[in-house]
Order: sequence, then structure tokens, then C-alpha cells
Amino acid sequence: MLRTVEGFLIDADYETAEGKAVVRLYLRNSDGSFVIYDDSFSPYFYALPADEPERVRERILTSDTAGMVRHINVEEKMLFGRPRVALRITVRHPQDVPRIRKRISEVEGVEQILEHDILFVRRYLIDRGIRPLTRMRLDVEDRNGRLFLRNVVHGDGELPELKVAAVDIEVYNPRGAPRSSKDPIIMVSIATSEGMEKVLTWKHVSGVEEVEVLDSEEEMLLRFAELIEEGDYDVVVGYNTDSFDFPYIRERVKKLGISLPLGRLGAELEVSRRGTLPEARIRGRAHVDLYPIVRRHVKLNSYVLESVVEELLGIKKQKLDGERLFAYWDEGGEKRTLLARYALEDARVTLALAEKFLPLYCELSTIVGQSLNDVARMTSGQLVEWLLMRYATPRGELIPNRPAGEEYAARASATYTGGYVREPRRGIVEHIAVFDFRSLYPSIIVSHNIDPSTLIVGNCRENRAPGLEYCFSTEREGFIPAILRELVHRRGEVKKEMAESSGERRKMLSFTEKALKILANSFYGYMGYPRARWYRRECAESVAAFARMYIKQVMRIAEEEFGLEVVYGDTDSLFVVIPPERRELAQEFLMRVNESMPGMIELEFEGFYRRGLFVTKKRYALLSEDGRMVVKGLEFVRRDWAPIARETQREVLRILLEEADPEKAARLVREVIERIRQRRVSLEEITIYTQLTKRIKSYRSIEPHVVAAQKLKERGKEVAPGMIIGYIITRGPKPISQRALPVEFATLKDYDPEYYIDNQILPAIQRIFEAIGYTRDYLKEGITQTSLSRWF
DNA sequence: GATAGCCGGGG
DNA sequence: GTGTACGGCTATC
Repeated sequence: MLRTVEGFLIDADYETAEGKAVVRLYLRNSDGSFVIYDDSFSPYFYALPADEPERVRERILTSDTAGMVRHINVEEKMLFGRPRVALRITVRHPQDVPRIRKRISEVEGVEQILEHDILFVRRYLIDRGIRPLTRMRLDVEDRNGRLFLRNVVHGDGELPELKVAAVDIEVYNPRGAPRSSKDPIIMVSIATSEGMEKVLTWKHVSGVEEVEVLDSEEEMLLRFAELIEEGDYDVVVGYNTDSFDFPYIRERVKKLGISLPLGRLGAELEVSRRGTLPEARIRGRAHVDLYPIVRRHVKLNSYVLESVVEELLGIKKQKLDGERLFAYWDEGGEKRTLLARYALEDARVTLALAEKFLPLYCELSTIVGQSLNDVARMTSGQLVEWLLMRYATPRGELIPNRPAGEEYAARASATYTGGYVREPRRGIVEHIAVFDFRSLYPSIIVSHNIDPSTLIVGNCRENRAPGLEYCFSTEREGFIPAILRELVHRRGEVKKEMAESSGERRKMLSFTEKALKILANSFYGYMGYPRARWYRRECAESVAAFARMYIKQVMRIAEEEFGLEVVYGDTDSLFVVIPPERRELAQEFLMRVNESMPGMIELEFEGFYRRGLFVTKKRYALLSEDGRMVVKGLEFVRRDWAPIARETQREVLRILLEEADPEKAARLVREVIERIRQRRVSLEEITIYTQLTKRIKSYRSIEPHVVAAQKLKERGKEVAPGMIIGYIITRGPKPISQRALPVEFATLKDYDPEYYIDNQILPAIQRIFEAIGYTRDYLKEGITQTSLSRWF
């Protein structure tokens, strides 16, 4: 019996029935979740014949393949853009591939085995053209209550709200680090997209309405699985759940001898290995660990949940001492209540983090064409690679192998020159116009057709990378440029549509746009990524060389044709002096430049700035027309600088940029130094805050904040990883780190003025003053330097 | 300054 | 599961 269903793919895997792999597609529509089966797809890989394909085919068929080979087709394929006859070897079961490929590679006349390591379900999604999280119409056949796929058509339509559950566990740890063989899980907290909040536990907790007390750890875990099953969640999220929570749950489940059906179709929680890292799999759902995702997207000093949440969501969250959680449990009463609240808070903020990142990863999953579960674990290089693989097969391109051993080592050690950075004109510069190239690296790849298949090495002229012996044929568009062009084009279309839409639609489009941007910007890095299947150092090197040529060419046009002074530039940008009365030059210059740029390479006008202060390459500050300061590479926004140093730096920059008065800035510095010497400062101004990221014991080098934390502990204060330690540096003969005193115990007479002057104030402003010709001595003591006059 | 080795998050 | 991370920081020469 045939019928049609609609749904969105959440996850996919396969089961084995009668020796054959049957794909299971886990889908959701507005009515709920369901599974579609497909037994019509067989695993295969390729062998490249070194001589007559038919003869090699016969040799394989007559060799000892233990009946695993179903058939061998001779196919006309391409490898790096060149025609290549390949033998497609179809086998019965995915696990036959590793068993048989070694034997076939030893058959006479077999040059190479290709596409042997592409996991069955991922290959299935590519070959069937199925994209996760997009609307699909599926023609299915009902066989004894199971729906088998006959045909699939993609359609339009917005993804229904995914059901998301954020999960966190607390563990009994009387010895500090919990041992899964002995120490039970004491709480499981859950917060879901539908607003359900629960803390499951097995001892009495008072005053927390979300708490549900079960009889035992075992009952608690089973209740957890039941809640996930009942809520029919598509996505389970957590923080470091791949490495901690789920492996721990898995161990306890084994120990207790129970079954924990967290997955759809009653599938057990599985913990396997992805590289050296564990990975927890919940079949039929996506398990998304937000810890690696946050690490990929934001640069922070520490990724403990508390600081991540403060940084990204502005939520200040108390951390309990992880070492002593067991005591909260044992003590009961208010302490246990605190533990339960802490557990719930962890699940809540994890859900909030998921709301921030999941839409982007859903887009990436659809575009790249692999499951959300997999895409959530991919680096940008892997995202590009799976995108390329999806395009390769329908184009008849064979997928190259990943490098191993010596090949990888050779690639990894290869280096080449990167972007061009112009030495800045140091000091204060008036009236600056900033220009930058739009998506320079992707534009170069597309415009110069940079691809492994178009690369010509040595003795070539046309479309040659500047200063290198590499040219790129323009006869046929390369595989990578073609895909990248489509991506860039789609991004342009999405941006256009964004401009015309609002509200939820616009927000959705912004994630699509961001996903396309991430992918487009990763292509250059991909070609130079040593593990890439389509790696080609010469290509990455050429992209960088073209970029250097373009930015230098633009600088030359500015200087020679327009008589403009270029004061700075980095990779794809240039900073030019344009006085207010000659502003029309900016547009003229832009037009002149873009006339001369090939393909899609385009310079854009970024903005006018009243003034700039250039210190060194990558360290400068600008004052915009509307009075905003833009500071690069100079900022001591980090909290491990005393506020007085940060404030002084900021004020110095402000005076230099707004008033262009170095003497006034120098006077300010001397005043601050004087204030420090006379102790006319507040404790707040001199307190340095540093986060304790781990246990005191596990610090190898003794840093000041660790010493301060030790002193806190000695005086009976609770100290936990994730805590922000505030301290001042006191006088004395010991090394600086030993002189850290927790601010709680400090008074103004304790601090060491010379430390604050020499190690805080002066380093923060020294580089800035050096750029305008002032020395440290001049600032500190007022000793005049003869070199000064030439700067003013 | 190069290079080898370690470590992250979680309780 | 058709498989086996990675990038940044510190220590040490």
C-alpha cells in the first residue's frame, strides 16, 4: 500500500536485517516523530585500475572475495577534473568494506582504493540527495506497519519548532574526582524548550518545586529516560556531555545492570570514540554538546559554564565548589536545596546557550547535508569537506582519500607566506578613510579559478599567482570555485531577501546568511588544511599571493594616481589620509580601483575617521565621525589588569584621539603615578581579578591569583574553580606572585606602589607613548628626551 | 625562537 | 563503525 507523508529529517542510522543494511530515517512533522525505512541502498567503494579495466574487474571477481562482492561496474568518473575509469564495487553490508578492501587492493592491476571510508548513512544522504531539517515529501510503502521509502521530493516550508531538552547531572564525589564505579549520580536536571523544568533526585530536597524525588539512583535514571521519551525530544543538549555526563551515565547504567532507552525506537545510550574524544550517541535524536561549539565560536580565556554564560548571555551565575558537591548532598537541608537549585540553573543556562547556537547549526546541517548530530561535531574544515563531497558524487567526481602517515606529516610541516601587513605610520594621523575588500579570499578563489584540477605548475603565464610558479587554467571552471561561487551567490540572494523582510523571517535568514558566510570563508583554510581530501598547498599559497598583490596594487593606485598617503593596511584593508574638503576622492578612488579589479573582486568603502593612533602592525586606535573609539590589539579589557591601568590607558587614548595633545596625556600619566605613590587611590582601582579555572592543586606554575586563592582557603573561605579571585600586590622581598593578597583582607597601606607603576600603568601605556616618541623615563620622571621635538 | 608535550570542559 | 581531534599554551632548550 502506497502513501505520501511529509516530514523533516532529524537523524539517520541503519540496522541490519537478513545480512542487509536498512537505513532508518528519523523524521518529525507537526503531528510528531516517525521512522521511515529504506532497504534499497547498497554500500560501495571504488578501485582504480592501472591497466585494462575489464581485465582488472575479472581478476577481482575471480579472486577470493568470500562472496562479499555483489557486482562491479566499470564507470567513467573524474579525479581532480581528469577523466578516469573506475571500478565501482558494490558489497552486501557496510562492514564488508573494511574486510574486503585490503584484499582487493592487493589484486594485480589495482592502483588505488577510493571512497572506502565514507560512512554508510552519510553516503546514503549524499547519494539520495536528502538534506536534514528541510521539508520533504516522501512516498512510502506500508509493509506490515513499517513504512519503506519509495521516493523523496524536497519542498519549501519552514522547519517546525524542534523539541529541545537541556540536560545536566550532579555526581557524588567524596574523593574530589568522581569514580563511576563507586560514586552514584545524585541529580539529573532537565530544562526544555517547552518550559518543562525538573530536578530528578533520590533524597529529600525541600523548597524547590521542580524537584521530583525517586526511590533510588536507578529509578531516577529510568525516570529521566521516560521524560525524554514522553517529551519526544528531537535534540538533547548539554555542556561537556560528550566527555562527562553521558559517559558517566553510561558507566552507571552498566554498573546498575539496567537498560536506559534514551534514543528513539528504544535505543540505548551509546558512548563511542571520535578520535581520542568520546562521543555520546542518542539514536533518532541529535545530541549536541555545546562546549566544543562555544569553543569554536568565541574566544575566551576560560570555558567553564559560568564564564561562558556571563560572557554570552550576560547571566551571572554562582558556581558551587565542584570538589565539595558531595558535602552539599550529605549535609541535606538548605545545602541540598542549594545543590538542587544549582543543578536546575545549569540546565536552564545550557538551554539558553542552545537557543543561541542551534539555529546556526540547523542551517549548517541543511546546507552541508549531514545530520545535526554530526555537523555539531565538525570543524570548519570538515564542514567544507562534507559540502564538497555532496557536490562531488552527482558531478561524477571521485572523492580523494584523506592523507595518512608520511603524506600527512609532509603536509602538516609545509608553510607559506600569508597576508600583507603594511608597516603603519606611527603616531597620530588626522582624517582617515578606510577601505576593505569584500570577502577577498573567496573572491580570489572564484575569480582566479583556483582549484587542484586547474593548477599548472611551472613554465606558465596566464592567470599566474604573483611571485609563484603556479598558474590556474580558465578553460573549465574548477570544482571548488564552482561550489564556492554558488555559495557566495546564495549568500547575496539571502542578504537581499533579508533587507526586504522583518521579524522572525529576517532572523531565520540571518542564520542562513551566517552559515553561508562561515562556509565560504573556510574554503581558503580548507585548501591548506593538511587533513583535507582536496588539499593543495599550491592553491592556498596562490590565494594568499593574489591577495597580497591586490592590496599592494590598491595601495599603489592610492599613492601614485591619487597622491593619497596610505598610513596602514592589513591583508584586505587599507587606511588612507583624505582631508574633509576632498572627500569626493573616496568615491573616485573606489570607482577607479573597481574598474581594474577582475571577476567578483571588489573594494568597499568602510568609513571616515576623524583621527587615528598607530602603534605597530595590528595595534591601533581610531576615532569615528560620531565619536566612537575603535581600538585594535591594544585593549586591556581583560579583567586581569587593575582598573587603574585600564582606565589610564583608555583616558590616554581618548586624549590623544580627541584632543591630539600628547603633553596632556603625559601629564595625566604623571598624575596617576603620583596618586599611586601617595596612596590616593581606592582599593577597587588596584584590585586585579583573575578567574580560578581549576583546582588550586592542579596549577603547575604558581600564579598570583592562585596564591591569593590559597590565602583565602587558609582563612576558611570557600574556594572553587570558576571563582573570580580579586587580589592586590603587596610590598615585600618575595617574588610578585607570592605577594598577592586577597582584596578581602587588604587595606590601602598594604599595596606596593612601585608594582602598580612599573607592572600595571607603564606597560599599559608604554607602547602607545613610544609611538609618539615619548620614553618611559619621560613619563615617569619628566626627563625630557631630545628625540621628542621631531615628532611635533 | 623553535619545538615538544600537555590540556581543556565536567563533579 | 565504510572511523579514530585539535589548537593553544607552557616548559625547556
